Amino acid sequence: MRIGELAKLTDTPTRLLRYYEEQGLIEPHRRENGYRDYDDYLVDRVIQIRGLLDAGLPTRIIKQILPCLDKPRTIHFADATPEMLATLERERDRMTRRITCLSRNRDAIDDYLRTVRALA
Amino acid sequence: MRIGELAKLTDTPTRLLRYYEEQGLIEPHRRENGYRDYDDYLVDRVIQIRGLLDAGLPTRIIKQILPCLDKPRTIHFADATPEMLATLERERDRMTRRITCLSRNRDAIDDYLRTVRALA
DNA sequence: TTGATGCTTCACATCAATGTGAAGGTCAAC
DNA sequence: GTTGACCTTCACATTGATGTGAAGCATCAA
Repeated sequence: MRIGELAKLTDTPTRLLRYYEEQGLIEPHRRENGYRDYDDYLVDRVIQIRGLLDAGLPTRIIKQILPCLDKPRTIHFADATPEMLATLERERDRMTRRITCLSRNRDAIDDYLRTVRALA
Repeated sequence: MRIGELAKLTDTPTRLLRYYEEQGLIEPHRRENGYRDYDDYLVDRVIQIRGLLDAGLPTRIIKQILPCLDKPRTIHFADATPEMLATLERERDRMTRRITCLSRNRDAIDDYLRTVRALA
């Protein structure tokens, strides 16, 4: 599909789709006229990217973790340098801390809402 | 305590502590000489703020949710306008989505690390 | 064939969160 | 009484994720 359709399906400005490409997060093919051509699987990938960005991860880190989230893992063993593994471990732990922080605060907001609603 | 001590305890540059104040997230008292004076409870609060920032929440939103996370809730019922409640609900749901996204990807990274390690 | 729409690249603008440094006031200790 | 550590405000710079617009080519429908 072309960039416009992907933009609609993922609710993402074309500007950002080009930006993600520039950051090395996605690699669309090119048609003869230069137009970008996106595979279907990129719909999910873009949604995933935006979720991670929204959760505070920078594109630099997202780029590193994306390859190991693909289904056929074997291809990516070449990337499994010790430094890469250390980075992944660090990011995994950081994500865990984020989850903990978000959960705690989310629950507190939820409690507050419940309390207020109970008095209404 | 003064800003330097708070900076040490929270591992946060003084520049940022002043920035959080400017954004209305914390309100230290002032001494006669103009120095900022922070209550002890602000240590936890700053850590909490930084956790939320790291998880992708902007200061604008953090400012809105902080009041309802305090223990003595009753004080803040005045803030409980319908718009405020709607905002809180929206943010709570957004946080839930973030948690889901982070968990899924964290688990995928973890699986990857396990797989790689199992072959070592 | 013309006009609308969509694509391309390039480039400047914005916003939030930070970094950094200047110029100066406070205060404790030596 | 001066040095050094800490504080103040002001202000400009940077970075990452975006918004926005210009100038030009491609595609397609009327």
